[in-house]
Amino acid sequence: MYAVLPLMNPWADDRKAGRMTDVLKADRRVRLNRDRVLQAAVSLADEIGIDSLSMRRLAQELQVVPMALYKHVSNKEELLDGMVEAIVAEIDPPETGADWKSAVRLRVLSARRALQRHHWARRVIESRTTKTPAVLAYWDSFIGMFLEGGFSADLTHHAMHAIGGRMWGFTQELFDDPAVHAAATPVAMPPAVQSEMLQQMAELYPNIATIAALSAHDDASVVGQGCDDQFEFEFALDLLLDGFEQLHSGGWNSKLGLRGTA
Amino acid sequence: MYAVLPLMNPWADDRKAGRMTDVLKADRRVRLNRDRVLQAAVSLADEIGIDSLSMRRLAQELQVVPMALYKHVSNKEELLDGMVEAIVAEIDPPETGADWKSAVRLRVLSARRALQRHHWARRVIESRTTKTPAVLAYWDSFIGMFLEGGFSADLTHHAMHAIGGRMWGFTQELFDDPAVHAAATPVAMPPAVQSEMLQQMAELYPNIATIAALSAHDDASVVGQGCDDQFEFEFALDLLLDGFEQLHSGGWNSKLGLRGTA
DNA sequence: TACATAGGTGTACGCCGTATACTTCCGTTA
DNA sequence: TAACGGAAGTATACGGCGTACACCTATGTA
Repeated sequence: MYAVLPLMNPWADDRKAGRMTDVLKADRRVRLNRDRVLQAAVSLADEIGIDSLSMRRLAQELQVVPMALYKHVSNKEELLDGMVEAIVAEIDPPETGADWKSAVRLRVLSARRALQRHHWARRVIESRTTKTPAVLAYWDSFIGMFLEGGFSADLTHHAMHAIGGRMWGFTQELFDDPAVHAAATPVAMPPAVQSEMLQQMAELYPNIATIAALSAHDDASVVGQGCDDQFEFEFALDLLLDGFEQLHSGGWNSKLGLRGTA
Repeated sequence: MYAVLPLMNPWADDRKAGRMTDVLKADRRVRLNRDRVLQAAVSLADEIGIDSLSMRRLAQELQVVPMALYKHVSNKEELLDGMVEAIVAEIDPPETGADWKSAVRLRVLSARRALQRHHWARRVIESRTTKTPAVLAYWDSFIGMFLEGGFSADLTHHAMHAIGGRMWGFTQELFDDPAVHAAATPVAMPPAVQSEMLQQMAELYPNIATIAALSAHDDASVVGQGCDDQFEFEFALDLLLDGFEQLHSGGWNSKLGLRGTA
């Protein structure tokens, strides 16, 4: 079923081609590592669909016994997290020297392309609860585009939610949990550790920290309660409805493109 | 493990409480039916999460052997389809006599509420490929709100996609497949049958038919190719970006609400 | 050359969806 | 009122899944 000779050439026939030691040296299979596992998982999911991607099937693809994978990812959840990170890495970095609007536009379209290359990506992203460093870094740099364009932290915050709905799905609770990118330790942390983590987070993701500070400060309610989802949702919804209205009363049609009215 | 006496009172202790025939009559468990199964599935998913919802767990909840469920839904996929239909049924019907904008607004917010009551709903909806009648009927009546508000079929079409992104997730391919709500017959249909289905579809969902006819006619490309996803995506994206721009240059902040500028 | 340790293996367990074949229930009709 | 036929529920079994645990093997360093 699986390779008979561990760590050896999987093309078993080749074993006939020389003395054992030769074969051992020449044909030894490249060792696995986390990146090879993730990369293989991504392209296998592209091929056979995310529902058919199992640890066993992936192992087979890598010509390895299923349990071998667990030396590189601790379980399937972490595999999926890693696959998401791999996709985020495909998104282009922000255009330098462009105005905020075209910078944001280009970046969103790049993200969309990445998500379209892997049609399972959206569903997986939405199923993830832990935010990994790569995702946080992406959001941080995204926020930076607005801030550098002169947006207030306030408007940036809501714009991020509105855009986020387009890219990731329903309103995200990005800023809800301060312990956001720790490996979700089940034990409660002492306050000292917590504040140190916040400190560290602010260094790594300064723009996220800016936004988070604002919304924690803004509503005088319980600290760390996060955003008002309903507000965020209606904000984006009403932008769209107002847009429809303008187009409608301007007699817009799709041959004009969106610049047909103004 | 499962009920010892088939079709009998699951509270096994009660069996001591009388002659067998009495018990048989008095305590017989209500028979299952499709609705009871779906309803139980929805609230069980609410309780334990969609990932923990299995046919076996659901059967246990209904005090029945797992295979009993298969008399009412043909497999788990169909169960999930049914759960989606149950949620769509929770969305309020359109407000009568209101202008298009507030009608659409209220309806979207009602849909959002339904989706929020069942936090697993979005993910399940996105995983579904077959469009069920209840979903089609919902979309049809939704389209009707725009058309009755005087919108062109063209603008309605794009508005639906833009709103759809907010409600269901990434751009949907609603109009792609003419055989859309048939049980996805794997065998190719003779053209006569196909056109009859189209006819039937136009009667059941006249508004969808209106929109579909437009986009099939609009781009002179292959019939039935569906919408230009990229266009739909950029349409909604640019509406948002234009909105951000207006708010930004108007010095908007969130205490103003969206009417702070205009 | 020996050894610690990281990488890979084999086996086993308890879940999962569901095919098949069966028993039991119950409304209809004689 | 008895018998019958279809619908509802059951019993058993199979192959696939994620992964715990114990083990073996390869490899870089002392």
